[in-house]
Amino acid sequence: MEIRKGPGLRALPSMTLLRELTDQIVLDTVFEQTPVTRAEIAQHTGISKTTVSESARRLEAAGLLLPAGEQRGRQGRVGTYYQVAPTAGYVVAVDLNPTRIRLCAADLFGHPFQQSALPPAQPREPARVAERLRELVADAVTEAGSDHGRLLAVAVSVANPVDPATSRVIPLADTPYPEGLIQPQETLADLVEAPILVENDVNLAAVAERWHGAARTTDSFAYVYIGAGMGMGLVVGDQLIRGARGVAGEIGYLSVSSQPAGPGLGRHGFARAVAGGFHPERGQDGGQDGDQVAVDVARQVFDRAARGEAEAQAVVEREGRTIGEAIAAVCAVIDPEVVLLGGPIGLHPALLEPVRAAVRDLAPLPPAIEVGTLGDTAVLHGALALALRRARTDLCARPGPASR
Amino acid sequence: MEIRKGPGLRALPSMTLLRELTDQIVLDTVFEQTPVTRAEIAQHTGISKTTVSESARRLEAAGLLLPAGEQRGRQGRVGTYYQVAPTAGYVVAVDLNPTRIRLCAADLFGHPFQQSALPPAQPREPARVAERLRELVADAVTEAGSDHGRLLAVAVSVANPVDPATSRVIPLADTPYPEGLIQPQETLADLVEAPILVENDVNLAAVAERWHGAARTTDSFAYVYIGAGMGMGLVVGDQLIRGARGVAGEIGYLSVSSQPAGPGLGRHGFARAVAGGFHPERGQDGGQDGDQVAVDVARQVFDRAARGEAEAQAVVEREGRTIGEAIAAVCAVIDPEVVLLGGPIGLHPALLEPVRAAVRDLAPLPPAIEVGTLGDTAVLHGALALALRRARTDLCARPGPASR
DNA sequence: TTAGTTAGGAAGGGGTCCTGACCAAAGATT
DNA sequence: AATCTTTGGTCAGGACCCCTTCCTAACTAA
Repeated sequence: MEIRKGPGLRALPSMTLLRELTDQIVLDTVFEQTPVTRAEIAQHTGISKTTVSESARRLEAAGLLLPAGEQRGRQGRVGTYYQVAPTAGYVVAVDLNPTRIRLCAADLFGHPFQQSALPPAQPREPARVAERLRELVADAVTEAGSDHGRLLAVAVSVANPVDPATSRVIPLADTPYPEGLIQPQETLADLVEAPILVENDVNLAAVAERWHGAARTTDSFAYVYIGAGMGMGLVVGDQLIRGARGVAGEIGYLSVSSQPAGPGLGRHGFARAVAGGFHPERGQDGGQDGDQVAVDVARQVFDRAARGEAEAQAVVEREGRTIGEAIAAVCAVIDPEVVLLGGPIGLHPALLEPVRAAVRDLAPLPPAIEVGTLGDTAVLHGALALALRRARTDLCARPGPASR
Repeated sequence: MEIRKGPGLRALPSMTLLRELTDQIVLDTVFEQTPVTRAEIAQHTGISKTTVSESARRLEAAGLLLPAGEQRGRQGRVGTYYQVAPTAGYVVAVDLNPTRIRLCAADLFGHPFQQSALPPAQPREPARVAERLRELVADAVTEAGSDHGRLLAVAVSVANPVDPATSRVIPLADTPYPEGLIQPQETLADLVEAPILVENDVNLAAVAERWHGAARTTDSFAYVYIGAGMGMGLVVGDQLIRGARGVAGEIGYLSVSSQPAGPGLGRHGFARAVAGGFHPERGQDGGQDGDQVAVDVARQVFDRAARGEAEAQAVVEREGRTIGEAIAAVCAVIDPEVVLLGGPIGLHPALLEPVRAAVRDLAPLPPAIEVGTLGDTAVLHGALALALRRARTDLCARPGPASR
């Protein structure tokens, strides 16, 4: 998963460019296959043995690699295994959502060594939320101490769109959560040296499914989240599509047949259709505490349908078709190889077949439709993946603390 | 505009990589600012003077650069201007569409030096069309002779989707043009050495608008073509989005309010709505010769509306809204910075305001909506741009004929 | 005429990668 | 047990690329 670099930073040809490229490849190889000997790295990458050795020496001197035992059992000289040093650095991922704030610190392999959470601040004001965020991150950093090296990246997940140019959170006019009004980059700026990455939660869930989940084998898919709110994360050619202003994937605005667009009624066509389908009286204007209610109502409908109530079954059928329509629209626009369903409502098994049928019926070239496999940890995993990606690429560009 | 490289071809660090990078940057600079001296290149790129000189020497030896006069009028030593050699190579672009086959040969600056066209073969059979294509390309190559160096790339535009993995044309089941049944790569394989690029016509029109047209200043936009057929070209982060199976941008399948999706009726929702709006009796099943008719009918409606006929004005208004709905759907999915309208129908000025109003009303964050500026030459220009991009990047990787 | 300025080249240094030879040690073979 | 083969790692040498520094030629400005 690449996060596009700005075209401004065009790398000039130079010796250091070459060296960093080599180091990056060697380090990546060690990440991929741990532990590994120099000779294996050379064979796997195609780089000559001597160059690999040289690079490994640099990386060890920089504190990024460590010898890890001996390769025995085969003929010939005993090789020395290498691994990434446990003190090479660590990353922090934060999921900032209306229900709670969750944090996860992990080493560069993505193995978490620390997790914590806080319930939402009371009263729920932006300043309070910001304070809690600071608190949680500060605690994590002090607790990590220097056992894991230095902090290399922080990724924060938010429920709002994020401006891709500035990484600023875009407040939503219609559902102003206090969590959506704080700017993590400003909030944490004086607390951490590392780069602070901010990204939308559904996008991050998509990233997670790409790394560990159901989209491991494809580089072009859409992750459709349907819960109290809805959204979509889009990965095309292994790149996360964020849109010019960060609102790519706002599929709640799609028009669908049961909620056709009309003057003043068109906004949230799809979102209204889904919410209205489950709960005709409410629509989408539930407000903050209504969110859980929306999911609960949907669950009740699913339960009634499972018990055989014809009316509820019809609702499920219709909802599946509505979702299928939205997915078909997405397919007509960007043609993903796979579409994953996620979120408390989207994951419900009763929905899958109706959705598939509708997409089959409507999409030009229907994609595979599957369900996400990561559940509600997807967001945090995605933030972790984002931070990791950044940390790993930064490692070689700026040699570790040992070399300064 | 980048056409994504496969991740398999990961460049290994090496001296030649460095050299090729330098040469590419130098050559690109000469393309950008012709004529230019070595010193200017050095200053502009940040590469040292000696390195630039060395690179220029290589490129001149390879026949890619030529001295072009002297830099006078300022203090100091007289500099020698350099330009790209006229014999460095050339590219060929072909627009293969049901109306005619057009060809354009151009030097590496994109200046055409040869243009030709053939009317469609009669009878219109795939074998005949293929023969005409071969004929046209063969003529172009012989006529180009060696005045322009060797042929470096051929780009062929087709009205069908193209599989991004194999570059094969995907036949359309519902409108089987004979042009859509031939595979340019196979047809031309024994005729040309150069790589043969095949791409969808609307995608290429989008590429053209990015290079020379209305999208010069943005790297994320959608080009919506509405004529007899309809389609969309999508550029995100300066990359052309082709979709997993090449059918990204098939917006004819979008569901819109005036043509809601329903069992067996949902396919071509948007396409049907547009066609049906102008010509209620026909729908979209016009067949081959019906295409021009569809455009003519639309034109008549526009004319009647211009003369003040209320009914026709209402049709235009409704059509604009329908198109706006489709664009809003696109915005909800990928959030382009700009949306360009193109095609004989889409370009009509009477449509612009209704479309804008509808998008303003329906899209989450409405983009700028403009009209394409390249008219019906857009496709050929786009093919040219595609071929040029490929040719220019290949130039340095494989040194010119002089060095073999 | 003289001083300042500029494009290009030459020399030398530092760095990176590669090839091929070499070495030492472990397992395999006899 | 002795020898052979294999193998990871190092060493030496060479090719190549880029950079800094200095130099020169040629032009303009005064």
